[in-house]
Amino acid sequence: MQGNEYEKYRLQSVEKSINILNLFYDAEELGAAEVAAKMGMTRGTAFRFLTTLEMNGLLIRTSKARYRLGLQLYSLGQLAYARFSLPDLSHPYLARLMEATGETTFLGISDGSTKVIYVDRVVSTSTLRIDIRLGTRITAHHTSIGKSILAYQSEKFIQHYLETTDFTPITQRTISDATMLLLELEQSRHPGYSCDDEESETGLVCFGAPILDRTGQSIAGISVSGPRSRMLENKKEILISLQDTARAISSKVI
Amino acid sequence: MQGNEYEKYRLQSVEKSINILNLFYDAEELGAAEVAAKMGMTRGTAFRFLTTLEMNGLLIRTSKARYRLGLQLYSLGQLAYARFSLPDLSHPYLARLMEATGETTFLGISDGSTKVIYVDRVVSTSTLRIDIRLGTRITAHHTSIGKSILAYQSEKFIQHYLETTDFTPITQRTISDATMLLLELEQSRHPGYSCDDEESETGLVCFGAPILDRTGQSIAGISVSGPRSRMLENKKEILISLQDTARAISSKVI
DNA sequence: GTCTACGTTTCTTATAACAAAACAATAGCA
DNA sequence: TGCTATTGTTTTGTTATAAGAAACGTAGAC
Repeated sequence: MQGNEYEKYRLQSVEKSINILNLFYDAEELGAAEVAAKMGMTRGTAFRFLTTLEMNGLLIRTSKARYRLGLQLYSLGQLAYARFSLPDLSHPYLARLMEATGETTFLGISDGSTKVIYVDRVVSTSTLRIDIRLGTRITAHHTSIGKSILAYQSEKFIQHYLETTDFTPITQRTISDATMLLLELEQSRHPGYSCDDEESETGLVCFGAPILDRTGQSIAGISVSGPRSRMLENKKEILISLQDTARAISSKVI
Repeated sequence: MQGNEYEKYRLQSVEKSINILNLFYDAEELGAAEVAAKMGMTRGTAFRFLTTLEMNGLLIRTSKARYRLGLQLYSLGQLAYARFSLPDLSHPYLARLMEATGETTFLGISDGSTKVIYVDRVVSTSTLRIDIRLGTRITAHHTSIGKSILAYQSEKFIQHYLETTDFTPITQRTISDATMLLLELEQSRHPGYSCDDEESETGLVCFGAPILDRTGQSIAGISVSGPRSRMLENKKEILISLQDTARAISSKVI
């Protein structure tokens, strides 16, 4: 069910409420007028959504009729995470990969849309090191994990991705159109790893590899991330460890 | 806005969708028929909710048309948590309190309903120690943190609590009616600490104290939890450290 | 093979949700 | 201090929509 046939099942107000929650990715606090503007609603309507979400703990109201994400979301999120076994399973591998490479290692999964969510990480012990807050969502093609996941998705999914994704570049090297991305995915499949060379942040280089289920579909990806100089210097060894680790985790996936 | 006047603002389908998510506290996986039964809907209606929630990443669909919590919730939850500054602020205090007492220490907040959410913890280094998964929600009056928070809430809130809470006992010593709870709250206010003596789990004793904002309202609570023997043996020292810590955190609250 | 339970789909209509608009409260500024 | 602009809150009528009923498809149990 991708995009089209689903339309007939969508409960619009439920979807709007989720979209309102998602507005908080870009804003710490919002009031009814702002939500109304961003959602294309009247203030009255936005007010009802906010009130309903607040009464159920998904938002909290600060002093002056402004809203923030509520801790009910934290509670549900922790539960979702605890029941998602992949991180448990792969953490020891990530830790070993960090030790082998000396660089920070990540586990990311696709949230089904066009983003990748970072769900586990083992931070490098180097003074100069990379770190990203767990739970962070990043547009897939900006990251090596995202590219590795995309590379092993169905043609249909990739098509959908190309149609719905914003290709605004965020650094000078960011992939900025569909052709470029398709080429890059092709290049990820062939050697079995993907690369983010300063495409998400200047100075940052990541190598990624997919976690595949037994059907060969990608369900997640891992990456090694570090400063450009070190990453390129040790590229060969990092790639070997990375791919070994990805295969080892994949083989454990149910 | 407590309970009554709010009725006129509730968006019913939004609220239903949240209630469906909350069903997953008690079940790891649910299908449309189960959701329909628990929610008093038809299967067709439940199916629409599930589909909508799935398409937005709040649920994921497992092989055979059954659903689990999705990692989109994890992502939002981590964001909610990261922006909630109380844990940052109080973590060093919790750590010191653990060192002083040797027992696991917790920070819990009220989610606005009748539950307490555990948002931070420093685990004891003893062999016999207590641990609870972060994000866990427990009915307030089953816990020392909950009692401490309730004790410093408005009369109206407590009344609402008594009306909406289920007093089914979970151990032999659980508070099992309103009179018992009111007495207990009175006893929490007076010495400034609350106690959970095997009321949530046999063998487990917790002492709790409230974090108060400058108006004297409770916004959270901390607790020290350990095996009954040790907790009673060191009661006096634990209570002093606990109350000092609670006051110190309270004084830092904005 | 039959039965049962569940997922999926269509159709229809009661009603929930929304826009519009008025009122209230607040903040900024003269 | 009082005026104005902005935002939050509330009400109302209309319309879009949510959801029941019911049929169909499918899968597993016996």
